[in-house]
Amino acid sequence: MDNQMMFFPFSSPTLGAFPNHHHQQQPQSNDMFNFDFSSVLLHPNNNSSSSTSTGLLSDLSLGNTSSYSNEHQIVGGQMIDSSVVGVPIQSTTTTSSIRENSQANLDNTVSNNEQGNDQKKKAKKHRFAFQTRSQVDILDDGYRWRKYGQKAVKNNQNPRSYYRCTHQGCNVKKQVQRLSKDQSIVVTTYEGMHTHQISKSTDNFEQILMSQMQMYNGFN
DNA sequence: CGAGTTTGACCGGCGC
DNA sequence: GCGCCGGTCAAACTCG
Repeated sequence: MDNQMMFFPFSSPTLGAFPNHHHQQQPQSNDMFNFDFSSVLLHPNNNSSSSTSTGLLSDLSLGNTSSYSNEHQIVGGQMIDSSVVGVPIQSTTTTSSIRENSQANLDNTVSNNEQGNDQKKKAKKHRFAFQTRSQVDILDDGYRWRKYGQKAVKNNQNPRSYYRCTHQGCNVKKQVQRLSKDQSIVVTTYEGMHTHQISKSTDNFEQILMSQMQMYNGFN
């Protein structure tokens, strides 16, 4: 069966839909897996206005999905790696779209046998996907990326863009694509782990997501 | 001039 | 084997 799809264990996987919490409960900092990403709402890099967005959970206007004019909203995240244990997120339409894409091209690894072979050593890499509501495709996560490709993918009129981290020796990649169903949602998929610090300071949540993922995988 | 983007070509995996 | 598809390469191009 599809063994490859694991999910990042967000506590409240509200893909596509937002919780209507009137109470923004601060998550316990010690329990990163109870971190409620769906409640994160940060500004893009042009915000400046206030330095609030450095905070994980800046208590901005939550629950109003229609007014995301100039903001990013994280609407879901998944770990795409069979080596990672997680809890499956109840599927929604947006979730399945990620699943399909990931199945198509992520799980080219060996199906069941532990890749003892060196012939097809397609190293299993950490992959992590999340969705954001945003008007801009490229999010400022503090890393420097160089675009190396763009492809039209099936069943989606929006092209998929391929980026590589420009830091020497770091081969982290990411893919960015908008959902065909909901043009306002951007799906960002990371592959690999950064081997360096961020290149510049940023307020953006992508950095937060990455650090969460790194902690989850025991990276520092 | 260097760094990043664009874009068609190329490649490998997969299903038929 | 062939065609489709996703991912990558690399030359040409753009931009600061």
